[in-house]
Amino acid sequence: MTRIGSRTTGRPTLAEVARLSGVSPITASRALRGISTVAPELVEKVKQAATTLGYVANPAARALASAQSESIVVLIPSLSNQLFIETLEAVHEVMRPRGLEVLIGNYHYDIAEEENLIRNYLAYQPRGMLLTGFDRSDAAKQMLAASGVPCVHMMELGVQEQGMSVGFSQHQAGGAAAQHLLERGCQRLGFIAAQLDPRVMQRAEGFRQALVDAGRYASELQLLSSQPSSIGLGGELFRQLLAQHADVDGIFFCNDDLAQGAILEALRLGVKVPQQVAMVGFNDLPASAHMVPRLTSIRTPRAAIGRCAAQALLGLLDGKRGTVHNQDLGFELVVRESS
Amino acid sequence: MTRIGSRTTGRPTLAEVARLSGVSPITASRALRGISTVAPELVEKVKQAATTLGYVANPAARALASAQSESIVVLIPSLSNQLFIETLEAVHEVMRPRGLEVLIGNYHYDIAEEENLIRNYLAYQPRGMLLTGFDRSDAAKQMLAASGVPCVHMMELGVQEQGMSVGFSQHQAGGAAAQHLLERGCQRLGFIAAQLDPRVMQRAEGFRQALVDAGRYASELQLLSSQPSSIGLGGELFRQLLAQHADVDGIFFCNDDLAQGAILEALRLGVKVPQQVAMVGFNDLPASAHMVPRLTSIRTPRAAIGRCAAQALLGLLDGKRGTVHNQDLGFELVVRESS
DNA sequence: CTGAAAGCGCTTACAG
DNA sequence: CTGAAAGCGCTTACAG
Repeated sequence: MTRIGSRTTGRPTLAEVARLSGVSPITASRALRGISTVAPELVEKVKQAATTLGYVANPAARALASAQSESIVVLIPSLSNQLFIETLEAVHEVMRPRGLEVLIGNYHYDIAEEENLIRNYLAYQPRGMLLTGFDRSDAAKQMLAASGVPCVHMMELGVQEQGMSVGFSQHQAGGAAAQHLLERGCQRLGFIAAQLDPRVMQRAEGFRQALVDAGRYASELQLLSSQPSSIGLGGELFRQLLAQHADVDGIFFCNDDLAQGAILEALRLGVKVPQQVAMVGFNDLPASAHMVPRLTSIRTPRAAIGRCAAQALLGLLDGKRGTVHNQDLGFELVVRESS
Repeated sequence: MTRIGSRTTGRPTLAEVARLSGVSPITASRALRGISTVAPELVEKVKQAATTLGYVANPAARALASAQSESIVVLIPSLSNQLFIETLEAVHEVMRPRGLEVLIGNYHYDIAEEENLIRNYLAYQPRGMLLTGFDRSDAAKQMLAASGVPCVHMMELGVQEQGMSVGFSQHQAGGAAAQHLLERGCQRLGFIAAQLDPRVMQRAEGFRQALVDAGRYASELQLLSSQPSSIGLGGELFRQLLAQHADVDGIFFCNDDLAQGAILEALRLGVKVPQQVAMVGFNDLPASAHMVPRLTSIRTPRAAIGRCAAQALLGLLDGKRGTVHNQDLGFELVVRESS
């Protein structure tokens, strides 16, 4: 059973399928790949032989011969944010039916790690790549460009020269949160953020700008932590902001887990939400609708982003260049009880 | 830039590295793979040439020549349960430094989908496989056995004939939850479960048996739903159980998200936890410690399971057969405020 | 519409 | 300790 030292896999090969169906290996190959130049009756024969033998093509041989694998690579900064899981699942749903393997690379919000992943995955000769945002090392960008592998960027919206992208305006989303809290009559508006990745900072800037425009920006109410975002941290930061600025009456959180932690901490502290402090989260994660009070949040189209980015990439592979270069999928303010 | 129709990748090859360092390709190959028969000075030369050229080995060629890839496959039933994410991350941490690529297959709790994944991934000639539990189709088991690919099972504990496993006793964990609630003086003990995968059912059975032994088993208080587990469903099922059996005074939830939903729903309903109903969750997910009241839960060693299973698999690959065949990593009852 | 030849970029198996 | 030859299982490029 252990094939140590063996050169063969023991699995049926194309040659065997060809022999069984009485055609040449090349015809068998074409038949199995659905290349239309093969006579229908031969296709039938070959397919049947393949089934009989339990033939599954060797991806390594295929990749070596064609200088292309049947895989696409998705690079995401984190697996612990439910957000990206939903994006990944959507990508899978588009790619799997097309017979494309999805290789997942998690770079833990580390630019250097992303660069390494790109170097390694490029060796696999993927058909295409799905990247998160635009913020990466120059070396990474050069490798990608030199490889000629088609890329689509997810989550943020870029400009033409940055390549294709599918996402929404993080900046506008931050502005929408501010607008909503202002309309609710909040005077002293705070912002609590963690992780501080590029998209968080874009939301922060959108929030800030809207407050500046309204003459309500207060820098002392902006609480930024570079730690990973979590429920526990959200509670801590909320307590901290409240201790230092008891007059804060509205807070935008850069991610729902922070807001969930804050809302639970408020419950413990006896702080009334939204009467004393209104709260708005971001992403509308599954738990948010069930908080006490139910959390107002900005719903982001992460599944749609995964789906559309995958389809855009397939479009590139099929040679249909650039239908829409920067696809804006928008966002939605979901008003619940916390604001 | 577009290499459509080209046979080559445009990337540097082993032959070029060999030429630059003045050795044969085979020596270059050995030097780069760290095979000790190569003279140290040659190794140095070759490595330098590789760096100069930016050489990265072509995995497809390597896999084809050696009939083995540098990858291992991990099959998990779900990505939306945080549990498996932590296991995956731990597997990565062990495999990446060894240069092994981790292919992730999510079969969405679907036995047929798992069988397909196994068929497809076996074609990649993985070095080994990490599987979740023991419950799979006969065809899948046969393919695995026929392939000779080393496997380690995660999460559950098996018996010798089932192969290696790393996990804990799901049955005992269910029993421990029951024991704890009994010690707290609960009389009418309920069980709320969803998803109903094999491990959930083992916990259910452990819980049931402990209650039977204590003379406190009440079948009408067992609420099982085959829907996916979620916070929302937890709230619903809790309300339902309470409406039908107002005297329930202790509940074990098969997963923390259900318990979190119930604890939030209790807050809304004005049901005192633990005074009126004590609650115990399972897995101790990150949010649980922050609930109001803080949730008692059974902490499961999912990261350790990933790490140890990965190490056990590496042990198999290195030929160190079966140190421990069934590794029990235990679990821990974390008592907080909800019980 | 079909096929014989060559080759993708490595490693194995065998010599020396 | 090093290397020439062969081959892994496919597909490309070229004929016919």
